[in-house]
Amino acid sequence: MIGATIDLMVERGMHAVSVDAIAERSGVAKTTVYRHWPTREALILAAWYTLVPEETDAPTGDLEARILALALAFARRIGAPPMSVLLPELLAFAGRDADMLAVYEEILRVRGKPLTEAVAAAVVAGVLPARTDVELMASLILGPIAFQQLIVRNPVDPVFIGRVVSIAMESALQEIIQQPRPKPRTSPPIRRQ
Amino acid sequence: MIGATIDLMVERGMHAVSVDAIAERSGVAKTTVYRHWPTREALILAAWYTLVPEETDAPTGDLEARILALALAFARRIGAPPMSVLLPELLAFAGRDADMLAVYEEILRVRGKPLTEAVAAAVVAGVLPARTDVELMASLILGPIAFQQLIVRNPVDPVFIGRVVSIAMESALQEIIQQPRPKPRTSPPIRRQ
DNA sequence: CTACAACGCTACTGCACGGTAGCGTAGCGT
DNA sequence: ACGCTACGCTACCGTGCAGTAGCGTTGTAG
Repeated sequence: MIGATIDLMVERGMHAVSVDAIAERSGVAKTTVYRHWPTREALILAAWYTLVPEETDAPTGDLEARILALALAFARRIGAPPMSVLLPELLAFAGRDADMLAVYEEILRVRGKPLTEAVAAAVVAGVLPARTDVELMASLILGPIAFQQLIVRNPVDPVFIGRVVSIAMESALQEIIQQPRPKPRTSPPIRRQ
Repeated sequence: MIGATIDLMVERGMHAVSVDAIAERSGVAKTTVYRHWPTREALILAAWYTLVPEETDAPTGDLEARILALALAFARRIGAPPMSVLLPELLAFAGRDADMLAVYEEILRVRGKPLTEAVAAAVVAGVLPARTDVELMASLILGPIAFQQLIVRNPVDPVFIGRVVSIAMESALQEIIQQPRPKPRTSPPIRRQ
C-alpha cells in the first residue's frame, strides 16, 4: 500500500491520491487500508517517512573527493524519480502543512548534513583555510546544482557538478569564502526559540 | 476574480481553489465567473499569467552593480509572498500539466534573462574575462540564492547576496569560470556522453 | 423610454471522494 | 472443532465540487 501510494503521488500528485486509488493499485480492499491507517493523511505521511533517506556517515578518505562524491550523490537523488517529482510537491505542501514541513525538514537535514560536515572536516584538516564559511560553502555547491535540477529543470551532468565543486574549492582556497568576522561562536543560522 | 484566485492559491494551494470559493471571495456570483472563463482551469491559468513579470530592459550603468541589483531583485521576488508560496506550487504542477509548464517557463525566461544578459554584457565590456561561462556564472549567483530561499526556506539578507555575487565575480576574474573549450556558440543543451 | 448586456440568486445534476458498517471467509495455531 | 486475526466485498452516508438552467434585476447607451 505504501508503494502504491508513492506511485500515485508521482503520477498524479499528492493532492490527487485517493484511498480508492491506493486500494485498487495495491490490490487491497479499501477497508483494509483503513485497518492500518486511521486517515488518508496518516497513510500519505507514512509513505513519506519511508522516503526519508538513511543517516549515513560520511565516507572517509580524500576530502575534496569526498565533497565531490557527496555533491554527485545529491544531484543523483534530486535529479531522478521519484524525488525529482516529489520534492517540489513536498515543498509546496511544507508551506501549509505542519506534518509535511516536518518530513521535509527531516529530509533536508539528513541530506544537507554530510556535505556540511565534510566541508567542516576539510577546514579542520587544513585542506581549506581557517575561517572558511562552511554554510556558505555548502550553499555555493548545492545551490547551483539544485537550481539547475529543480528550478531550471535541466538535468546536469557530472562535468557540471565537478566544475561547481572545483570553483567553490578554488574560491575557498583563495580565502574569498571567509566568515565576515571572527565571532566567539559561529553565527547562529539555526537558533530555535 | 483574478485577485481572489491568487489569494486563494496562496492560502490553500492551487489544487484546493474552488470556483465557489473564488465567487464568494470576490463578491461575485458563481455564474458570473463562468461568464468570463469557460472552466476553472482557464481561470487559474489566466490568474497565473497576470503574475508573469514584465519584460524589463536591464538598467544601464556599472556592470557589477547591475548584477548585484538583479540578484537582489531576484531574491526579493522569490523570497516574499505571493511568489515564495506560489513558486513551489507552480513547480510541482509544471511537471504534470503542460499549460502550467508553459507559464513556468515563461516566468523562468523573463526572470533569468536579465542577469544572464548583464553577465554577458560584462564579458563583452571586458569587465569579466573572455570565455567566461555565462550560464554557469548565472547558476553560481542565482543558485545559492534560490537554494537558501526556496529549498532551505531560510530568508536571506542582502549581505548574503552581496557575498555570493562578489564570490562569483572574483572567481570569474581569476578565470576559474571558463568555458571548457572555445566553442563558436553557447554550449548546446544536449551533451554527448 | 426602451433595448440590451451584464449581473445576482437559487436551484439543480452528476460525480468523486473520505470514511463506515455489515457480512462472509481464508489461514493458522491449539 | 474452536477461536483469533486479517482480509475481501458490497453497500452506504455525507460532503464538496464542476458546471448549468432559469429568472429577476440593474446599469447604461441611444
